Amino acid sequence: MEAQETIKKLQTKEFKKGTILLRPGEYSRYAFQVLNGCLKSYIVDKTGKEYIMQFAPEGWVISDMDSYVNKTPATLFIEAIEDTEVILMNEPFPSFFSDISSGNSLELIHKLTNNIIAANRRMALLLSSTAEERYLNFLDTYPVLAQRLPLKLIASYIGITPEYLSEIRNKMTKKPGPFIS
Amino acid sequence: MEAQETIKKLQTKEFKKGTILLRPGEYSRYAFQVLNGCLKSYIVDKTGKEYIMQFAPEGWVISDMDSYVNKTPATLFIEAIEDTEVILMNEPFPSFFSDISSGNSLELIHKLTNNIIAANRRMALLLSSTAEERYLNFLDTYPVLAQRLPLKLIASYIGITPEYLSEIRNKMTKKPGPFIS
DNA sequence: CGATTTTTTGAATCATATCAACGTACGTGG
DNA sequence: CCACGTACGTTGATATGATTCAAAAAATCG
Repeated sequence: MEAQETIKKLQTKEFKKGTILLRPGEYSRYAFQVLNGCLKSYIVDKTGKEYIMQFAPEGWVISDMDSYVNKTPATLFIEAIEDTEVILMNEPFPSFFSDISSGNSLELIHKLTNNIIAANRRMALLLSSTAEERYLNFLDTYPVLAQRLPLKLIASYIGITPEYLSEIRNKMTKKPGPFIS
Repeated sequence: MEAQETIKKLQTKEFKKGTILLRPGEYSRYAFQVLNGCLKSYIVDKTGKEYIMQFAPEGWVISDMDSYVNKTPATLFIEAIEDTEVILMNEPFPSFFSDISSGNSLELIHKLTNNIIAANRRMALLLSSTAEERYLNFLDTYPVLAQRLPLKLIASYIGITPEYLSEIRNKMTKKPGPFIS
């Protein structure tokens, strides 16, 4: 690496499907920017059930933000659900997102704001909607992921069991929605 | 108002308990910083049920962020649950939070980051916990609000009916937790 | 004090989970 | 290319957490 250079060295890495990149209790050294493939972050409750917090397909960034930013022990798992290539981002937050000194912190602020808005939408959905509504919303919001991910993972993301999602889906094919050619 | 002055004029206002400060469909011109009293933001589903998104007692800021930042129609109600005095903040986001040019955008970034972390905690709780666990978490996280707010509002915040929260509370007094003198 | 709002209680019901069993698809190694 | 093992999806029976509705009791407020 050249001295005096301000060019960031982008460290990339490949993970096989099923690889766990972060576990609860560890100190999260990286945020992961996905180049191709897909990661998920999730928590596991005392009974062993998984709840997916986020999917990160190509272009997305995923991390245990609390652990990463505040240097606290992680509470999330992060795991590859496909063979996945990532950029490891390990500069102190928020420098890797934007160069604060150069005034494009505005861009970061914009991203963070959008993240908050999205989180609030999901919270509202979890608070006020039935399983079926959450599933329909998922299809609507992430049509590509809906194609690509196994039902099981979608169920975990919307907070229901795979069995019940299977039932919902079954019901939907019988009593179909508006037909889109 | 003096020309050339950079001093922000703080516009304050008082609202009686029960006053609605923002309704869905309106364009949110303000974020509200609470000086004393308490506000809530909430959504109402098609059946008329309320789900509280946020409480804002003294010191907190509350808004329909999406509407306020992006100039879209609001989806939230904001309402005074006590007589409440607020600062009306109506400068373009994010200027009122911090003066970007003067380098304390870092402070704003910090606040936004904390907000995201908190939102993620609540999402995890909604996804993975029972009503009782969410109630205990609320007692733990907002002990002061737990004293101050009617049960009904707490129920709405944790996403259950008041009847069921009453039942939970009742059960808890019979089978008490660890005794704190 | 009366009027309104909040909390409690109980019974019936509903949405969703659990468990177990079976069917299907899929990927890998022979 | 087949066969097998493993993961995934479906189905049905039963259980449970939480809602609904109605009504009474308790608290709060003008």
